[in-house]
Amino acid sequence: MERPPTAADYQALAELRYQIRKFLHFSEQAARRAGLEPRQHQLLLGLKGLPEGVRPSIGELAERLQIQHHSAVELTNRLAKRGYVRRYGDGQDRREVLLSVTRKGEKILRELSLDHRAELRVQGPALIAALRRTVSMSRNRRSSPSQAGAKS
Amino acid sequence: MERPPTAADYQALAELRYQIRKFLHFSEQAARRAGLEPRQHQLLLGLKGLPEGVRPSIGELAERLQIQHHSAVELTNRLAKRGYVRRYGDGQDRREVLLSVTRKGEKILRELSLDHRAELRVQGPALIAALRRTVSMSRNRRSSPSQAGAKS
DNA sequence: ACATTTTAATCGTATCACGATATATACCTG
DNA sequence: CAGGTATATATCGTGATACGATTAAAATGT
Repeated sequence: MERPPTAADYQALAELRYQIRKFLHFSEQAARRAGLEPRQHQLLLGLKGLPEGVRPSIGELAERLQIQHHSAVELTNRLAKRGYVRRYGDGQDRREVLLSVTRKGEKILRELSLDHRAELRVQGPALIAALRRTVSMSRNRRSSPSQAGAKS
Repeated sequence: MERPPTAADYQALAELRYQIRKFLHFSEQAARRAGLEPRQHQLLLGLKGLPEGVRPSIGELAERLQIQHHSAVELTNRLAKRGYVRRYGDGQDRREVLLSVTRKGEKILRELSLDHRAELRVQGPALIAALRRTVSMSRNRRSSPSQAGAKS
């Protein structure tokens, strides 16, 4: 049916973005303080946090970061040059390039993950609350409580 | 106490970023399809969704977007040049520049907000779930279930 | 009246993402 | 097995964005 958004809808959406930005801004600052650019931290975490059994290829990381594969290549170049990850092939498919986190990468990622764990303990609840408001905003907001509406 | 993160911790953090990226990627695509750059959409939404009684100044928007004020100036320049927002002063404090959304801005923001509302209905629950896992990961994970621990 | 603070704007630079394109390997089809 | 197609990675050029450093103008405090 698609009613136009109310003022409260805009506020809920804006508040969600505000909460997300606060978390991401914390993350960006933490990464830079540690000596990593934000997206490089993201790739490192994506690599280390890959589900069991998933091959750590460039393409897989691109999907996890929701970027084009060539953007993942560029991030990998910067990370490899600075010694946080290593490229290797596993001999099966020689097109495929797999990535591993170096000792140096492990160390910096561990620090950052501890920071994030602590931050999420504080910020997480507000984020969840803002999200919930947008989700319930989406739902049941038909004008009439009668049986009518709900035409998809 | 600060135990090192477990594999499950890394996975939870990575999964959260994946869910956030999926939402943001959707948002970026939707904005570009509509003809706006992602951050320009963010500023527009932040402006329209400002809480009651908050003055829509450049500085306020910068805070809401968690960027430096001069970055907000630049975004505003681009948005104003393309006719989505207007600058105005209110005569009280002549340093302050206030912003308003033009008709054109309203229209595009309305479309985008409908898209986002629909997307959040679908994606919201997974995001909440991922967040919850990171928040509870942060909490109670001491090794001994005895009375000891909990020293802070 | 002068120093300080606040708000916005400008300039130069770096990261990052993208589209277009290239290259190498794998696969498929006849 | 030759040739075409698909897949995985890499390269190049460009544009948006963010930042730090600096400037400008108005407000505030002493």
